Amino acid sequence: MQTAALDATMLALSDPTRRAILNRLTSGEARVTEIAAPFAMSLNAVSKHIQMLERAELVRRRKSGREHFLSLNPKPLDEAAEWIEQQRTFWNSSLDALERALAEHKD
Amino acid sequence: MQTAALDATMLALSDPTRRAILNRLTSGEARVTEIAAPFAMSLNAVSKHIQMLERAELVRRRKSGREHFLSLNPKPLDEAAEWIEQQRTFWNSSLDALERALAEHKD
DNA sequence: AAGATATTCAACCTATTAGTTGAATATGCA
DNA sequence: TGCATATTCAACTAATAGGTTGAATATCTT
Repeated sequence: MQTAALDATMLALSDPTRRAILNRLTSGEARVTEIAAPFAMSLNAVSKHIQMLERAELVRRRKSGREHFLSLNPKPLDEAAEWIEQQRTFWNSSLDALERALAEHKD
Repeated sequence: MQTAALDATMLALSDPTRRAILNRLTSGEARVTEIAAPFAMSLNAVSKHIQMLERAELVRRRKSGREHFLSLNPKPLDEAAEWIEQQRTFWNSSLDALERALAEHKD
């Protein structure tokens, strides 16, 4: 994954409103107004959050008349997961000497 | 994971300099100056990036005299991975009708 | 004590986020 | 046509990010 794409994905995921929007979309596509309803902020604020999610390509937009339907795009999330899993592999394999000794002692 | 902790973790991971620092630390703990060396920015800028990583508790600091040794703390990364994996599970199980039909057709 | 090294703190600048309100645009409906 | 609905655009504010430079603090070395 290009670093800029990962930057945008991680940044999009760093806000609880945006994570809640993604979670909402797991139960299927939804319109902007529907997505905004549960939040204690203006429709415009939610609209901007959606735009950040689009910038990260975590959500896709389909227009039908005046309604815009949003849905999830799993690819950037897959790539974020990949980066994190790669790191976790390294992190686990580079414990310090004491930790390694303890781990070996278990065997 | 508390939302604020996840916020801080994802935000910390949204910057390429900070991801590079984490990557550097997979080969063992390092001092601030050592970490800063490869980057085309001031030591102070790197010091601030390290502070953001500490705020997310992705790195820990151990002081020995005037030197500060940084090391990785895997916990927040584990929790970020957990959130993402949970989402991925839902995302995969909530494909739209067409996609489900296609998936079933494969069986 | 004095000087070098390791690091942070403080102040500043610019760009971006996250929210607001008000206006514009496009579509649907009577 | 005229009005309501769905959504974005534009302008504004306040807070934060990401960088700079210069000064402060703490420690090591001679």
